[in-house]
Amino acid sequence: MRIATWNINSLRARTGILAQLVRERAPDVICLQETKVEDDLFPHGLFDELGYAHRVINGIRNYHGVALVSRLPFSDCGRRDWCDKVDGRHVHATVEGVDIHSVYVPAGGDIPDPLENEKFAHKLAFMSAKTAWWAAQRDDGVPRILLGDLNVAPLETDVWSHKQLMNVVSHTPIEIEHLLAWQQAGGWIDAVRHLVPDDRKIYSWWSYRAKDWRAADRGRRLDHAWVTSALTPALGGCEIMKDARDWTRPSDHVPVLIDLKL
DNA sequence: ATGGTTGGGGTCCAA
Repeated sequence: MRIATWNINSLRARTGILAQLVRERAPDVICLQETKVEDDLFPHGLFDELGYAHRVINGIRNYHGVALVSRLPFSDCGRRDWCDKVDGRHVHATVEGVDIHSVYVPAGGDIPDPLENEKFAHKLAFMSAKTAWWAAQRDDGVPRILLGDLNVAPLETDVWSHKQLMNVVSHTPIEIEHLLAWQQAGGWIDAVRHLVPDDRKIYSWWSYRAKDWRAADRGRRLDHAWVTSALTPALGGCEIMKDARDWTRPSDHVPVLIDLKL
């Protein structure tokens, strides 16, 4: 089973390159973040045409929004809200016995101080809530995979410059502490780093604001796939589709793909 | 230190 995760930065603005992902990689399951479309306006027809008949969506007007679409049927699915907000950040479905989650962590604003910046406080609270929720499910033996835009680049090799980004939201010590606490509490294994050595720089996001994103290569690895230990032996491969950053009207994030040998 | 770009919905906010 091939699973893709992609912060698509508006589903309706990217129908062409969504079809391109399907043509080029044919994922069985696609987890999307930043769909920017409320549920009543969700483009169901597009996914019917592409062959993704099974869908669970959690979208709001204007911002955020997540979806999980599949060619294979669900045996269960649902959506969850966090931190007393209805802001479209989590959907899940069980496919081929695997519990799959599409998650969008709050970006956190510009100032990395929870006292000065409410958005940063929300980001930390969101990760703490996830930590507690998954700690309760740790060691239940369920094959589980969590994918999405987690908006944190934890390793030094997940950013173009560790020194220059240490005080920049997405790579601050407090965010990394929260992310790793969440990962450890749930018994999660970073699937991409399980397959790619830690000393190799890998990014999934490049800002729109660079004149030449490829030449500057000031990227960050914000998009992740984590698995529980029951799934580690099934990890067959991964790909970060860097070339997608040059597709027509690209998202600033590229798809991350995981292959599971079930 | 600053400003750079994108999308959505409506002339500003979130990323």
